[in-house]
Amino acid sequence: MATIYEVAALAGVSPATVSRVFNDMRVSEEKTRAVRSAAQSLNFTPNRTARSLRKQNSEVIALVIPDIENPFFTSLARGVEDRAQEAGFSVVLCNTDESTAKEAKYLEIAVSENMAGVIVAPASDHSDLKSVLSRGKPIVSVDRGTGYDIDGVMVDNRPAGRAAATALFDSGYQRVACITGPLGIETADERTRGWRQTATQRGSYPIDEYLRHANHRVDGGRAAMIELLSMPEPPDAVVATNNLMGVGALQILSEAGMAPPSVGVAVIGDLPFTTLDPATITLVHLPARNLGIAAATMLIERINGDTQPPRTVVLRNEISRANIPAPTE
Amino acid sequence: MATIYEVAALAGVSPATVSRVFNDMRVSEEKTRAVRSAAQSLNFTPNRTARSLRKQNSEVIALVIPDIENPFFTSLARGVEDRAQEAGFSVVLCNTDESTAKEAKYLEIAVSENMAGVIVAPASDHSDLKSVLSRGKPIVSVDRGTGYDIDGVMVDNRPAGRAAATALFDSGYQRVACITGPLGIETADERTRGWRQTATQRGSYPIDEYLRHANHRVDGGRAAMIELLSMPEPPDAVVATNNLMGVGALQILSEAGMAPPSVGVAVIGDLPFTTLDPATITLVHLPARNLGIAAATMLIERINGDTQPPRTVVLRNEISRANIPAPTE
DNA sequence: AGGATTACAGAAATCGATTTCATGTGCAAG
DNA sequence: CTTGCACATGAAATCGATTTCTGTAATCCT
Repeated sequence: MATIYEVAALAGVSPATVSRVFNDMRVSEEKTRAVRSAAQSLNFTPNRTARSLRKQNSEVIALVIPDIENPFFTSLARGVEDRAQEAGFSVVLCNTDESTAKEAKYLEIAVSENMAGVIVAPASDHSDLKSVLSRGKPIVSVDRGTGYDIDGVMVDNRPAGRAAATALFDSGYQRVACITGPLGIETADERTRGWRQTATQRGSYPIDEYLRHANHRVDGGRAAMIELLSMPEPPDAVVATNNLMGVGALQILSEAGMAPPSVGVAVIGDLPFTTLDPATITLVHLPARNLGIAAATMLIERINGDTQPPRTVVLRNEISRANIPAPTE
Repeated sequence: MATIYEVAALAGVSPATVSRVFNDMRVSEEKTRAVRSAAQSLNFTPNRTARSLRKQNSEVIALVIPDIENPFFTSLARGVEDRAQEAGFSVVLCNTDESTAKEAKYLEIAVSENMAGVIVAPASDHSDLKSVLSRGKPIVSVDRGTGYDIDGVMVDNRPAGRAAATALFDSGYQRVACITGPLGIETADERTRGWRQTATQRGSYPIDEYLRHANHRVDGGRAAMIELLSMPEPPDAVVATNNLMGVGALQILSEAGMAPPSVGVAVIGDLPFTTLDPATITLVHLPARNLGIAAATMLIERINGDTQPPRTVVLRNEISRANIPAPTE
């Protein structure tokens, strides 16, 4: 592992000059050539740790997400990456598994590794961002809010919940249940609120008995759907507040021979890896990739010195309605 | 951002002593307390960049994968993470988007950031690992081979291809096509070879006309399936050599009203987010998570100083056959 | 009791880059 | 012909930790 000193020695110049060559500062034609060829022959690349220690920053941004196995977050990650690449940054992805402890650890690493900035999809609404904020590191939250006054990129969750429920009622379903995520996760809470608003207006059934909390994964959706089906008066339609729980619910319904439209299903989020007929199911699409792009854009502006007050960007989502009506009873 | 010097000053000791406290070396009870309380009140955490520069390593391992949007790789990533966590390492994930250029860049970063080691699922069979190897950094390849003599964890690809094709012939299908990945990707090539072996034995049709190369993603599977269906004599069954292309093929078949079993489908890989009836489709399960666990285990052994000659571990995969026979013509 | 060992702690060197400061050279302005 | 300034360059300081080296005091052994 060649160092700058060895390159300097071989090229017959001082280390400072080598550094200057690699940082595009003024160095004579002649020495530049000498340095480059020396570096070439020693296979030298600057040690980023040393550089980062001295410059107090790096060209890496951390993306902290709660569930790497969820296509929503991987798609978001792609957005972040694409934008970051353009601007010359690399992205490292940290998976917190919905644990605020792991999250705190990764944030801690991000600052103490002098990363340029952090994009976080918080594990909960009481995530601890102090370690990052107290160092003044640029940070942007995506998807979920934080309780701190920082930049954020969100989707309009409550309207999404309303839209999902409304579509089902419009199709003629009567008892629209809801499978939502754990309490304390803003996106889930807001979408649920949207569902409840609509259900209260349009339904005449004990609404909150048809609400189930699950774990935001496929197995959670399955368990919740099973519970709902075992009710004395089961729902005839269901809203799933995220993609994976939607998959779980659909799996149970398919296995029970009750696939849509015999039971109505609306999912908030996309189902990129299913083979379902889009006409049988209502999807409230979430612009995951754009979320990533927007977050990365804001973060990079901050890294480049933007100091305007924190902003929150809210992205719209788009619904694709099932166009098959509920079976009439 | 408090430094070790400020802590030392506040605690009335030397920086060396502070360092010793934080590295569990012998320090008197009394000074230990002083240091800890000083650190507490200054909100001190050691700067990892400085530490890593001095110690010439870090507790971070890099996981370099070609497609973060593919559930196979995210599942693999989970395996790596779980194992790494246990051993006190953090994992950063780098997405190469199947590009050897991006891959080389991330590998470069990994070494020059003094990471503890690298797990790589190579973007191609001519990936350039020299930057890592020349520094003697521990490295393990997963899923795909590299052409270098290093540790690796693979699945038995050719048998997987054979099993998939065999299952379809056994179900009574006659013309079993194959949708495979780009040339130069070992897993794809080997699985294709397995399919070809079986097809040559059991089929009587111009086999290689029923082979399609696609891009390992859903759209690739779709395009290839469309091509196959437009042949003068379309196949009555198809093997997809990875999960996403399988999804694409299934989507096209569903849209065309030819979903299994009317056309037989075998997929090498898992389909965690589908709602398909497992009885209608043959799956050759790949132990993605175990691949990750095995790779991380080997890497950590190397990091801890294991110097035995490079090993290759081959994991078995398990088939779940469709139990619905082909429609008789 | 005296030499050997051990435990503890500080001073200073070190990791590999960047950056400040100082120096020497050449050229233009006065 | 000076004075002054821009420019290229090297020496040395710096980033924040770890680690070696050294010294002192306490403990152990015969």
